[in-house]
Amino acid sequence: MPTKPLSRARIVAAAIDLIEREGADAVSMRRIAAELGVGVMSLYNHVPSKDALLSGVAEAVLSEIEFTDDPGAHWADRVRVQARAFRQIASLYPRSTMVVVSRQLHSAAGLLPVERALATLRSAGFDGAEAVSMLRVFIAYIVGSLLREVGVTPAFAPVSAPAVPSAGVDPALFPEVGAMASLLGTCDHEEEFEFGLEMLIQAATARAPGGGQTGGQTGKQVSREGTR
Amino acid sequence: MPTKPLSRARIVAAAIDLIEREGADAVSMRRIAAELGVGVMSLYNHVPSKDALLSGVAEAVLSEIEFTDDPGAHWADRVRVQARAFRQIASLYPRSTMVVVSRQLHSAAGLLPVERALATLRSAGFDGAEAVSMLRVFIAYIVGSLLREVGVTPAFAPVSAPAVPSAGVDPALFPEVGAMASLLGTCDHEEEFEFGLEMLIQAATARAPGGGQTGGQTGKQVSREGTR
DNA sequence: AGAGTTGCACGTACGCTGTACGGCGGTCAA
DNA sequence: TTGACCGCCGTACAGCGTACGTGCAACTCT
Repeated sequence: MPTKPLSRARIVAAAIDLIEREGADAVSMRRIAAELGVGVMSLYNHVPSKDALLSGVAEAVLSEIEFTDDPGAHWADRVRVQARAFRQIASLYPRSTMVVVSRQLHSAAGLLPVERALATLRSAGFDGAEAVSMLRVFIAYIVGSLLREVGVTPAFAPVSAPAVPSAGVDPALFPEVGAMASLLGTCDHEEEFEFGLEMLIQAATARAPGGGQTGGQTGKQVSREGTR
Repeated sequence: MPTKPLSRARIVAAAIDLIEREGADAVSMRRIAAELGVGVMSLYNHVPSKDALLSGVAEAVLSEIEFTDDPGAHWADRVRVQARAFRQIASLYPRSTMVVVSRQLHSAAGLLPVERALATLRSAGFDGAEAVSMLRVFIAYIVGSLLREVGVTPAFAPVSAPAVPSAGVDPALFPEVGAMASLLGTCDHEEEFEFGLEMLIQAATARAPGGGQTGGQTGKQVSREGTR
């Protein structure tokens, strides 16, 4: 038994490991092969292309989401749990998250979260169209948040990294940005994520058939047999 | 007058043009040079690296956002206008949007939208910390939405493209997904975007110092001091 | 047991990439 | 006129993804 027999799973694992250690740019077939101590072309016996390998990475990362869904809980709490589970992979595999997010994956790995989320939203009383739209909104928010956390945030980070947080921008041109430079420069990602999540849940609650009387637990959710 | 003198702007414009025509993967220094009818290395007299060029692309695209901000309008309407302006670039330069979104840019081009947005949120009565948090939420949602529209959506598109919209998934494993396959397969991006935008605005309204008497719904939800 | 088939690992090679380096021609100041 | 400069270019190098052919091991069938 000289070496393990080199399977697709082992290749994907090596790729994830390499991405996390040296970034997605460092990933090349030669590099991965060297990491595994095999020839470059041996990889192609298990993976049809580099693109497919990256899809495999996305799938593997995505499939590690832990869903401890409790169908008996209030739907809002179930949404919270699922959103956080989704976000948790970003902290486990920060650099791979970019790969996951910037990739259209056509596998069933991404379907299970959708299934759970739809069931949850349906249990809140939303009809099909509403549930789908709402799911899309939540996903958009989560993906956008992960993108920021991963560090590849789009528009407003320049204040933090390049320019000095507390200065560096012309206060005459950008008075607001200048005044809040310190706030813009720092960000508690978890707190920020929760903040937006609560906003969305609140908005969803207001749109739920139950209406806006959500003061307490309500406890009146129909919860009609979640699955099947 | 043989040819125009080849400036950074012309190079960036050619890059954008090429991205839109053939996708971001087709972009190479040689390709762009050929497009402009010059030698490859001539580009490096105006652009330090390919990475900087792509940053230039992001900056150029971002700077084309038209902000017709009316400080007299209701803040909610101003938020709507700004969010739509931001989204509009995705329809103008769909494929370049991926470049913009997946790139940390350190220029002032991305600062102006931030300035405008902060001013708007401040005018709604939010203090600095609230305005910044809320801005981040809106940006996360917008970025996530654009990512989906551009076609690189993350998790739940597989239903549409690969599997037949109205079938193809095992209804036993994924009953909800199966039942709503047709809904998941089609998406009116504009309508979807507006839907989430209204959700966020409603949630923001409920958190505004003015209180929640705007929409009529929402009712309680004191939302004391944002974070929990 | 021998023959045939299959599957995996590998080396080589091709066309592509980004870019460091040096040369070449034209314009302008002295 | 001469020298300096600047924009343009060709060459070269290391690295990329992967198409192709070869050889070795194990398994199946007669």
